[in-house]
Amino acid sequence: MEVIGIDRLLDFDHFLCEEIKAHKVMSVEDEKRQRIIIAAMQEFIKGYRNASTDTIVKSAGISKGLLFHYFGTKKELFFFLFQYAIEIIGGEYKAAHFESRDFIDNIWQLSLLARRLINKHPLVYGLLASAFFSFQEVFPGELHNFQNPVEELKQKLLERADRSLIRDDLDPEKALRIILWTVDGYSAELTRLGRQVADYEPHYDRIEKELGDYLTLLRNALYK
Amino acid sequence: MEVIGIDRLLDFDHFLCEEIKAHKVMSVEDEKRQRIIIAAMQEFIKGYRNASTDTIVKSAGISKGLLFHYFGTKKELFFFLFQYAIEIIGGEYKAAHFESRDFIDNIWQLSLLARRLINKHPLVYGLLASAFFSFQEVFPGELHNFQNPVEELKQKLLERADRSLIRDDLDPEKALRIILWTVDGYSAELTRLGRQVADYEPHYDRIEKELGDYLTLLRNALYK
Amino acid sequence: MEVIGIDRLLDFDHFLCEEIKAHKVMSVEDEKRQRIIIAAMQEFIKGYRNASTDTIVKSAGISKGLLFHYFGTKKELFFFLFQYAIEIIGGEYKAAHFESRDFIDNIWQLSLLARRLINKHPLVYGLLASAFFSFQEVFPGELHNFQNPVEELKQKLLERADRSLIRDDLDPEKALRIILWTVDGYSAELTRLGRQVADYEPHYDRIEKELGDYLTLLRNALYK
Amino acid sequence: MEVIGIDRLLDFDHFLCEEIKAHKVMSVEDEKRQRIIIAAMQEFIKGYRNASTDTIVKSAGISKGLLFHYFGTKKELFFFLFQYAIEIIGGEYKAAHFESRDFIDNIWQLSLLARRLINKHPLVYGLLASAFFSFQEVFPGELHNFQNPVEELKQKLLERADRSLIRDDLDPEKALRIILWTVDGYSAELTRLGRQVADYEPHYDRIEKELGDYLTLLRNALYK
DNA sequence: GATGAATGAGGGTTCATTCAT
DNA sequence: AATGAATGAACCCTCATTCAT
Repeated sequence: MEVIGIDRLLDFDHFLCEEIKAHKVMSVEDEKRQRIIIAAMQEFIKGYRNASTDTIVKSAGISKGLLFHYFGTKKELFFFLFQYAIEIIGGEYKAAHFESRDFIDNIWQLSLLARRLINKHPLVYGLLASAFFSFQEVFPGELHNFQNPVEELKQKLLERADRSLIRDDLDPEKALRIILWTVDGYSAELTRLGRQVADYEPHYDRIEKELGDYLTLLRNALYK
Repeated sequence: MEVIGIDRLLDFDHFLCEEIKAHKVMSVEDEKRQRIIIAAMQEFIKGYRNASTDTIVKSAGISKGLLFHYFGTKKELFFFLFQYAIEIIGGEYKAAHFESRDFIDNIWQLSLLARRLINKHPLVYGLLASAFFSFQEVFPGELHNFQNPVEELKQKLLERADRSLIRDDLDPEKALRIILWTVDGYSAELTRLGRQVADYEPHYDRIEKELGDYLTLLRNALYK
Repeated sequence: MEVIGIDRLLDFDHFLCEEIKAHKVMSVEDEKRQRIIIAAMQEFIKGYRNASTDTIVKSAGISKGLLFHYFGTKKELFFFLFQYAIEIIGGEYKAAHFESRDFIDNIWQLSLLARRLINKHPLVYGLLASAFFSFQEVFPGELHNFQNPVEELKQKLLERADRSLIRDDLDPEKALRIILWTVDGYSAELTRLGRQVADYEPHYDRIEKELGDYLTLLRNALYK
Repeated sequence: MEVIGIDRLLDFDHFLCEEIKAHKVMSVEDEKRQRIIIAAMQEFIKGYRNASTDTIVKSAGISKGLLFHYFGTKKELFFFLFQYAIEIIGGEYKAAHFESRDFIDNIWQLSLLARRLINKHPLVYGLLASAFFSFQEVFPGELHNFQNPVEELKQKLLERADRSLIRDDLDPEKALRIILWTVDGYSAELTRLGRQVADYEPHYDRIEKELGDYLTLLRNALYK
């Protein structure tokens, strides 16, 4: 799987919904549009308040006026990027098939996929994570318009999970949640680590193996 | 256990380290110092960027100049408050004794304690939580100067945990982590809920029972 | 008398002076030229500063570039419209014949005519009125380039008025001025009213009668 | 009567209502406050939209921040100045006594007074006139909060006028209106003149005499 | 210590005008 | 002729920080 860093963003336009596709900026010539979106995402990763439209236009190499010609307001730009990120990442997740009904299997596949997507779309994925925080801080009450695709998928997997696999003496709902939280906790740990260790790519194999071990443990402990 | 809302903050000065105690503002007359700290904490709970020094001075009833006389910059004020909160809350945690070496017992006690401390020091605890987020956003890379007392204690409990209680066929390190993440995941869920349900105090009992159930499940699944 | 609202503007091109006729925009195909002029007038009625060239081009269905291709600057566009309105309205006034030399008769006829022209050319007349204000505000000192056709006609009627109709004990120049100012004052009152009462068309008859009463009073008081 | 040009504004603070007196800016040291108010008035005479806060602060010799420290928004500044002008000019008018019930006498006195006040407070009077126009354009619907002191006084004089002085064969209401409009028309003419002839002070005597002649004529024509 | 008036760089936004196509 | 993307100076406003008193 390729890494989509700061270029080739537009190879994923097919994931976008009509609303985003119809946006003024989407009719801009590819290279420039990409420059704008990337510059804006990079800036907004700092958080909404920390992001400066001045920096964005400088980094995108366009004029102040043009940015506002496309987006009207800073807020609209942010919302656009957020929706855009949701759809790119959501599209990737939707493209994946989770045939099994074994929750541990699925959650393991999901983890592998998540890690691949973080590598494939570091910028977009980064914005997605950061934007949910910004939203809470700056636009509380407007978050409901946006659906976190990862959480959505987790929820779906949870619902579809085969409860009969769980030991009879354990509450299956709780057992499943524990599996989920274990993965979440492990990921959070990685994120914390990732912030300090700039490049933890070399550790990937070990990390993946370790998560596998956690899931194996849970399977031994919670499954029949 | 008493509730320490917006007064009586100074009853906990004995928790403070020398560095904080030596701070310029600590020599201010008690009542005024408390007003300043409380006002500042209330404001910073909104997040660093959303906090206005103007609001702080108005709400503390002091002049703009005085605030900067004591703290030099907004950042220094924020760092002071953060350290202050860490030491108050850290002091409380340190005052508690965790005699057992059963990790589940300890983590349960820790949860009970956490909930009591949130009630006792709503302001200080609130700032603590919010400040870790602000830090990440506004001063990335300076967080290492601050030790989250809750995490510290968890770490200690983890280290001291009696591994022999864990089923022999399970990796005890991983099992303990799973217990930890389950509690974390449960708490995060509550926080998410708490943001929506303004006042979830009436649900405390149910919540506590539910967490207990999770831990019981884990005991059944992971312990000998 | 027909109402010339937002179409048929060009039926009055014969009123236009050579300068206007020679203007770049006048060689544009009729229908489009009309769209441009009407859109621009509608917008400038709001006042020069409140008028947006963006709105004009959207409402005229032309491109931004084309507008500036024809008019160079917003100011030139405004001047063009102003002159255009002066000539249309001025043409109408000039087409009227004031045979009498009785000033009161003439001023009464003038009032009737004014009201008919306001109905016939609501847009052009509206712009004319609004533009004189805008000028004062935005281009003070350039107003002398434009002659208000109504004032011009009043002046002419004033000059031609038969002084011998005025009572011998009164200064005829002053008496005539008083007649003029009475009509002006009455009209101003109506305008003030008109701003509040959105549609005072139903009151026309009463209004006309009342003005007649004022003029009768003046005739009784000032004439032999 | 002295001329209050661009200094000595504050000699008239006693005319101000409590609301204005309580305004933040009124506690500024006299000389600076005057500089601010004068600079702002001079700028706003151009009209609200044409006025730039940048120009005001430069001309007042203060920083951008300070202006907004006092007034919050451009609009609030404008409203303040408007109210201020109304109260200064209104105060002057209220200080005058109109004992007679002869409308012509009163309106003559009023004209003399108006002319003196225009000379005494050229800036404040100028703003007052200009502000009523700006209001209509920019804040339609908020004008009702402000009472034009001149119109108010005219209305009062009109109401109190002794109708029995008017010729029995004339409608006294209309006759009085004609007197009013004559003065208004004459003043408007002067204003138009004044705009062109920068300094029409040398003509004052002639002007005053001429208005007197108009009123004498009206007395001859309309009174018993 | 204590005040709060004063600063000014930076923020987001608007809009007449230009210019490559 | 015709387009509309692109410009950038100017706009109003904010706010942490300073400093004379």
